[in-house]
Amino acid sequence: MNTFAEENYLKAILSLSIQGEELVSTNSIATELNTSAASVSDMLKKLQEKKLIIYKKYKGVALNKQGKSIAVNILRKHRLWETFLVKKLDFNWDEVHDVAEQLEHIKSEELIDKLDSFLYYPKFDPHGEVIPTKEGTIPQTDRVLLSEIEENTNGIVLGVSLDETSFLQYLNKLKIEIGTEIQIFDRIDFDKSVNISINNKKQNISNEVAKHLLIKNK
Amino acid sequence: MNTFAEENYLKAILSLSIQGEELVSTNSIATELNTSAASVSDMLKKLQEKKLIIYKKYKGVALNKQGKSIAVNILRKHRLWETFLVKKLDFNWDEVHDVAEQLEHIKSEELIDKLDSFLYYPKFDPHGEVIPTKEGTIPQTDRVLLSEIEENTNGIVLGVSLDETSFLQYLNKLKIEIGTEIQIFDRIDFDKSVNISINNKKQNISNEVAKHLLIKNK
DNA sequence: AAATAAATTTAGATATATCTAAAAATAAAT
DNA sequence: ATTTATTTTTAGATATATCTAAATTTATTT
Repeated sequence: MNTFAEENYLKAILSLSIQGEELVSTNSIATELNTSAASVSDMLKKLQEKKLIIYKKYKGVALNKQGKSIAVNILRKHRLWETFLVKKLDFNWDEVHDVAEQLEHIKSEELIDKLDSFLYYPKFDPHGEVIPTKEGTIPQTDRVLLSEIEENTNGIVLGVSLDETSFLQYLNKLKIEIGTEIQIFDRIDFDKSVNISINNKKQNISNEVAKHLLIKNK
Repeated sequence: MNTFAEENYLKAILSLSIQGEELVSTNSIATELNTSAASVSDMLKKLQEKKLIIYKKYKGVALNKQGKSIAVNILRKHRLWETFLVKKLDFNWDEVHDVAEQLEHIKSEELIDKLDSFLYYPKFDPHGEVIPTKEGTIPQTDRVLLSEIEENTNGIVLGVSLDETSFLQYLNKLKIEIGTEIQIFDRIDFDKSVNISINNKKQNISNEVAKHLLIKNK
């Protein structure tokens, strides 16, 4: 059985891997978890002893099979709990992250099975993110980040890849939610911001925001 | 904010107080929490520094106002979660304790408010135990323990005061559940066991079991 | 290629929560 | 009222998870 701290490290490594780092650096984990690089080094040593990661000093870290399985399972629990909080308890999608961060560490496979069933086996969480299966796979979807989308196309917002209150509240302000149709015009070279329109209203979206918007090309 | 361990100590002290110890002893806490008396002494010192208990060395401990408020709130959360697990997720009443022990430590007042509403503000948990109010009071009910009930009377099982799998499974075997009507005949002096009948079937109930059965006198 | 900068690890501390063994205080028995 | 037994506390260790500061390794510049 793993501690909360260990689980959070595994989850952070998974998250950074998905975001593109094949070899995850100590510093990026420290940033992700709001802790010091020294603490990360300490923990990586421990996770290696527990045979959950592949870690080469000064080089970086990756999850091994068992570590990935644990991390994906926590992600599954996190997203199922978020779904529960929004669908059943009437939380807003921008309020659920912190509570789900706690709930994801509850240990009971039966609990998650029953929760999954209670929610009618949802495939996506309230942010549009795919929910990993019980078997530990993350179903792939054909989404593109707004920051990387082709210019002069249309699309639908399928989800967000960041679960931070300030970000989600900003989206509310922009009137961007899951299912919103958008037209993409062009990308500015200088700051990589994107010009789009929502309901015929033109807007400029910063790269920082565009990086976390998942779009389905129409 | 308190740690899980601190919360568990406060809960244990509350539980033992309710069971009748006005001054709770170090040893009884150790037994309740399956730990050593030394650990309990250590923790009591800490809880006193945090001003959550009234502790006199070698004499015993009691909750002060703030400590009681925290402990009652954990009890409320525990019982609400158990209700959720049984009513919504189809757990059996003898399966929910361990998961609720984890869930009770989740920190979010809003979560509990919404859970309470989602469950239609239940007054009793699946074991028949009263759920403390949001304001921190434990509503009193006119129940008597089977171990202390008057002889030659009738009663209804209102609940149990112990949430242990082996105990609840034994009750299932005895066909005792909440709402079961029983006739009480007499109590044996020697072992304090009680002779009762359920559906006209005579049975002898040990004091150990009778101590945890809450009965409403008819 | 040497010097500088950045990233990472180690060393040494601190805080929490636990333990065993020994000491001290209280309760029970003779 | 002593002695004995029980309960409780303290002392000293261990394990987890964190930190700051110093040392080391790797990357980047000049």
